[in-house]
Amino acid sequence: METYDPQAIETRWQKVWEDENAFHTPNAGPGTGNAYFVLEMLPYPSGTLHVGQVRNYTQGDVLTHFHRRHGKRVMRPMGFDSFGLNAENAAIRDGGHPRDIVRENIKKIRAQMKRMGWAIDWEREIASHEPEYYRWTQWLFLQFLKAGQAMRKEAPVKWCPKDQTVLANEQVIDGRCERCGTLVESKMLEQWFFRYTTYADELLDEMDLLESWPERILAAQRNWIGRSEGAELLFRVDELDIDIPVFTTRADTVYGATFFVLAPEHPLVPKLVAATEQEPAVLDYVRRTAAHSFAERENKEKDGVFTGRFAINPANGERIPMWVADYVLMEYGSGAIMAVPAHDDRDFEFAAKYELPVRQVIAPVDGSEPELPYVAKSREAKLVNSEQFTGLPAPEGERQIVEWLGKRGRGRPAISYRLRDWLLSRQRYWGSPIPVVHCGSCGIVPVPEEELPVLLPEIEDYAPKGKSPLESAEDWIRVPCPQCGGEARREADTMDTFVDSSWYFLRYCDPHNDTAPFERSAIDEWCPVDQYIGGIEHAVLHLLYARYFIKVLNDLGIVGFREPFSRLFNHGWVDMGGAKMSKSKGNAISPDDFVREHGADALRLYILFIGPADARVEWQATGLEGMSRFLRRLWRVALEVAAQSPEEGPGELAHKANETIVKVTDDIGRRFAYNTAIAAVMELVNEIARDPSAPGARFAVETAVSLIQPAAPHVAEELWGRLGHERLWEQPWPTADPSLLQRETFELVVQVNGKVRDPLEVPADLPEDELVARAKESPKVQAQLNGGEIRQTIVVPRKLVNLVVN
RNA sequence: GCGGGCGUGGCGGAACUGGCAAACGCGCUGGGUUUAGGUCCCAGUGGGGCUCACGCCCCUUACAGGUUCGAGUCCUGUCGCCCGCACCA
Repeated sequence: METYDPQAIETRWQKVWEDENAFHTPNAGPGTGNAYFVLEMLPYPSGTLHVGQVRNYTQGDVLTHFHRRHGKRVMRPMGFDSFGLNAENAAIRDGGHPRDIVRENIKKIRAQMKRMGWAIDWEREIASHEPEYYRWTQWLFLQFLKAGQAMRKEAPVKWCPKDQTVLANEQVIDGRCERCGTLVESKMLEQWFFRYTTYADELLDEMDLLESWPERILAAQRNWIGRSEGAELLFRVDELDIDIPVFTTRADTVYGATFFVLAPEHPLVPKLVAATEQEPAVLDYVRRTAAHSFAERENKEKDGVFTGRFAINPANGERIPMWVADYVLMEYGSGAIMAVPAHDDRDFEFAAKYELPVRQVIAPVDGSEPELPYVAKSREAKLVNSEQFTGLPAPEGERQIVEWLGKRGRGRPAISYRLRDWLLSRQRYWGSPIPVVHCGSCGIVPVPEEELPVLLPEIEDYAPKGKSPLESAEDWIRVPCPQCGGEARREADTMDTFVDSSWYFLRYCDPHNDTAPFERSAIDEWCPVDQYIGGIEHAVLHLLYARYFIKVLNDLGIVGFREPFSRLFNHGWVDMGGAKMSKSKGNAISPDDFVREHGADALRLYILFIGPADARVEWQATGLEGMSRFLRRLWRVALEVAAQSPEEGPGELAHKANETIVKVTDDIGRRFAYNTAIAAVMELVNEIARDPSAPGARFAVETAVSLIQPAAPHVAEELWGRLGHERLWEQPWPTADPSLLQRETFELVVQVNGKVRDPLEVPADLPEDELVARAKESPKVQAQLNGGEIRQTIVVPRKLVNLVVN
C-alpha cells in the first residue's frame, strides 16, 4: 500500500488552493447576507513564527473552514503590524533600514503561513508601515483632531530612559517599560493624547453589547477604567485666597480629616510656599521626588514635608496642616487629598511617622472598639464625633454630608477614573508621522487631507536621542504653514503603533481603496468582526483602544456600530520551559522542523489536541508523534476501504459516524473544544480500523475525513479524492441522520443506593416500570438488595435506575 | 489588599445540563510481524483486597463538612497554585 507522504500531499493541495484563489471571498455588497468575519490579532513581524503563534492561527483556521462549509461567506484576512520598536531597534543594532528588516520578516512569515496551509484571503493583505495604509491612519487622526478627540497637553508622563521615548500607561508593567524592562521615570511633557477618558463610561456600559467576551477580559477592563464614585470637596487655604479641591470616596469621614496632602507635582505647591521659611525644604523635596522612578516611589517608605500652611476643613472649620508627600499622585483625582488617618491605611502610616493627630469618626454599630485604621464603609459602621451627622450609618452619612456641603458651595458628588488619556506620540522613527505642522503664528495646523500621506523621511541615524530622530531631517521638517504660508515645522513625533492596530480590521473590508480608508458599504457588509481570536496580553491594550476608536468613529458617523468585536476568544499561550513562549525570551520553537518531519497537518492537529483552546499548555514535542500515527492510521484505513467494493448498510459504524457528526459539530461550533473534536474522530477511526469491511465502513470513513478537514485539510482533501469525490473544502458540513442516531438498545445503569451494580443492555423503548423490573431481576442487584425493602426507586429515562434500600 | 480563574492517573487531558470518573493521546509493560531497529498490529496500564480461575468487593477527583436517591460537577470553610490590577484617596 502507498505510504502517507505529507510533504507531497500538502504542497500539492497548497498549490491548487493558491492557483484557484480558493480562500478569497470578494465583497458582495451589504445585505447579501451570510457574511462572516473571522479575525486573529494582527501579528507583529518579528523574525519568524513560533508554535505559540501557530496555535492562534490554527484555531482561526478551523473556524474559517467550519463556517465556510456551513454556507457562510467567510472573510479571513491577514496582515502585519509592521511599524514599531522591534524593527527599529534591530536596525540600530545590526544596521540596515527598518523597512528592509520588516519586508524580510514578512516574506518569511508569509511563507510559513502558506506552508501551514491556512485558509487566508491573501488578496486582502495589509501592512501598517506601507504609505497606502498609514495614509489612512493619518487621515483618521485628523478626524479625531477635528472632533477634539486628539489634543496636545502637558501632563506627567511615563518616560523610558532606555528606549528614549514616552510610553502609554498601558505599556508600563510593574513600573517598568513593557518592551525593555527598564525602570520608567516621570516627566512633565507636552504630548499628543487621545481623549480616551471622555469615553470611560461608554467603555464600561457598552460591555453589555459584547456577546461572549471572556469574563477575565471584561474584569481587567473594568478594573483598568477604575470608575469610583465619591465627592469633590473644597478646602480653603488659610491666609491665602485659594480653594483646593480634593476627591474622596469617603466623605463620611470628613470630620476625621486631621491633615491635608498635596502631590509633589501639584502646580499650587510653589505658590503655597513662596517667600516662606518652608520654601527651600519643600522645593528640595519636590526635586528629590522627581528624581525617583515610579517603582522606587511606590516601594519606598512614605515621606513628606510640612508646607507651613493650613487648610480649613469645610465641615467643621478646623485648621489642619498642609503637607507635600509622594504617596499622593498628581495623575489621580485632583492631586490633593484630605487625610483621614483613623480610616485609611496610608494616611495612618503617614500620621504615625510624623506624629500627626488621629481622630476616629467611624465606629462599628455593635459598639465594639475597632483597631485603627478602621476602613469599613457599610451599614455595619456608623458615624461618631461628626456633629449633627453622628449616629448615621456610614453610607447615609456620606450622602447627607455631601448634600450639606453642596448647599454651602463646598462640595459636590463626583466620579473619578483610574483611566488616563491615551498618550499617542512617540519620539521614535519607525511609526506613522503625526500629520500636523507647528506654525509660529497659526499654532497647530493639520496637514490638508489631500496632501496625505506625510511620508516618513529617509534619515541616516535612527538612534533615540530623547527627541524624535525626525528632527534631524531638516529638508523634511521645514514646511510652509498650510494656513498662512509662513515658516513652519512639521510635527516630528510618530504615532504609537496601537493607533495602527485600532482600525486595521476596517481596512480589510476594502483594502485597496485609494480614495478613502474604506467604503462605508464594505464596512457595513462585514463588520463588526464576528469572531475575534487572540491572546490575553491585549486585555487592556489593543482591545480597549480599538473599542474606543470605534466609538469615536461611530459618533463621527464613519462607521455604523459601537463595538468592533462581537465575540472574542482568548486562546491560551504555549509555555516552553515554564515561561510563555516568545521571540524576545529566546524560548521560541519554530514550526519548520516539525512541518518538515511530520507535515503541517500533524502539527496542526497536535497544537489543537494539546489541551483546551483557552488554557495555557506546555510544549512537548513527543505528543506530535501520536498525531503522525493517527494520520497514518487514517490513511491506511481510508485506502483500504476505498479499495473494496462498497458494502453499505446501516451497521454499528453508521450509528457511530452519526454520533461523531453531532459531537464534532457541537465541539467546534459552540464549545471551541477542538481537542475533544479530534478525540471523537480518533475514536471513530479506531472503530473502523477494528473491521474495515464491516457494513457502513465507507460512510464512516468519509465522515471521518470530512470532519477532520478543518483541522487537517491536506490529508482530508487527498483522501476525499481517493474516495472518489472532489473539492472537500467546498462541501457542505455533514449533518446527522436522526434515524441513525436512534439505537434499538441502550445500556441501563442499575444502581443500588447510588452505587453502580450492573450495567444492562435493554431495548430503547422499554417503559419505566419494565426498566425497574429488569433492574430487580439482575442477580448482582439481588445480591446487593439482600432481601431488604426498597424504599425509593429513581428512574432516569434512557439512563439509569437507582434502587434505594435501608 | 481588590478582581478573575484553577486543583482529576507517571504526563497532557475527558466527563458540557448532578447520573458507569479517567474518553482520546503520550509514556510504560508484555506479546506478534520484521534479518535488526523503526513503522505497524494485539493486549494491559489509578490504589488496595479476595479468588487456581471466570470474576467479585472496597477506596479514589487538594482537604474538611453540607445538600441530594446520587456530587469531580452544587453550597460552606480550609489549604495550595496561576493570572490581572494595586500608594487610585
